[in-house]
Amino acid sequence: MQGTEYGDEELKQAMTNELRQRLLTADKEGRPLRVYCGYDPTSTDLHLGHTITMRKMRQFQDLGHEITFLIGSYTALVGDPSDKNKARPILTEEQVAENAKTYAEQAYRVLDKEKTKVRYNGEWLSELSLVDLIRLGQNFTVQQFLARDNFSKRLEKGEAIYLHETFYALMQGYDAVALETDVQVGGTDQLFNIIVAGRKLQEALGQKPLVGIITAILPGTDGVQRMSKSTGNIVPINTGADDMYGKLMSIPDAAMGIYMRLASRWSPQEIDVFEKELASGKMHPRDAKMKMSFEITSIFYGEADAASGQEAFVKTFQQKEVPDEMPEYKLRDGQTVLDVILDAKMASSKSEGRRLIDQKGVRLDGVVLDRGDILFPNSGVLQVGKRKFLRVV
RNA sequence: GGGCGGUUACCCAAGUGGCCAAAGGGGACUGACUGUAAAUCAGUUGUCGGACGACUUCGAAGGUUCGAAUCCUUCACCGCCCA
Repeated sequence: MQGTEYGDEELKQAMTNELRQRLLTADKEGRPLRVYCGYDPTSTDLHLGHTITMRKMRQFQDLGHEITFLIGSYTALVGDPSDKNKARPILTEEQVAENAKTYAEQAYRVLDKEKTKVRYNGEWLSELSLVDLIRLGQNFTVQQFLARDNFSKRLEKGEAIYLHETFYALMQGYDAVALETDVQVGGTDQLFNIIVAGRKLQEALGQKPLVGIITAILPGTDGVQRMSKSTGNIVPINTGADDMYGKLMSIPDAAMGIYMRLASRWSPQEIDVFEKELASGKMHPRDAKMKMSFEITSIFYGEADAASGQEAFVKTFQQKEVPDEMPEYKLRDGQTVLDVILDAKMASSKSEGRRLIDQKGVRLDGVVLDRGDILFPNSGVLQVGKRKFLRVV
């Protein structure tokens, strides 16, 4: 129950007890627990926030339980109202299929490929008839939905709540039924979908209601808002060790605690030690963050790559050296500084490039360039801002 | 179906005829400093030109006006209240 967050002590107790019970009965029946967590393929990349629940599943997996990585191919068509205070744009089937492709592969950075089942909820959701759906709906009242935080808030603010959004909970609840779920893992934003919808439908259809494992939500690199692609504060999984390490170093100091708790493999005791040493001034916040970044990066890339990511970071940002590796660019005749910056996509428009030059953000071999309209002076390392490097030859 | 209100840049949001490329906040970016890409401080944040400047933008299309984000018409979408 580490890293869980129910927001309600009684619920947590109930779930803890039920999990214990369920383990016993499964053991008697001589079968593993069926555990799943669903991910809607709304973009192509998984990020660190997704991995919180994946690592929780990995724990079950390591204990010999049966894990299903459920891709919400069908639910993604609806758009979950849970994690937004407004309705999501609806994706087309093509977009969903495209995104789903990359999901499972990325998930194996955390989950054991050999032991993980991958399912798509379109398998069963597409089979439901209208009557089936209506029958599912008979288990719920409108009041139950209106009591939900995110609906009631939108209602108060006078924002739209679409009818189809209420189907989302039903669909997810039906996933739990279709998978005969013992345990479902999800973030606090899924509390309703898991604890209310899933359990209720299972009971209505003659199954034992699942045990919900509810994890806290990881904030993004801004340290405050939930990590999500649309907020632009994500640490992607498929990004490379250098970048992951660097992105982790950019989180505010204040967010270190929750990152350690949710995304590292450290025990609560170890984290306590960190926090005490930080509070007493015994440990430097930078050093703590470096350890944290190394730890999290190595979960995905292994220690060797994490170490080289750390090295690159120290060189570039602490010692302000140029990194060893950077993209190369072949200079063509007649190109101005601005042309190169634009062509190498180091700025998105000429105006932006000019701005960067005005702000003394463009250097060639360490020397600040103050004009963009001149011919590119000589080959060398072009640096735009702090992080973008280009070897111009 | 009827009445009223809304739609502004990446997001939130101000602006109700010229001083509006459009306040403010968030985010992002740059610089300084530092203990890190943290914190803090300063700046930048439509496009194009070296700059004084030009051009496109305020849901869409038309119109009034010397001049429109602001007024009028039509259309689209949304919310609220009533049925």
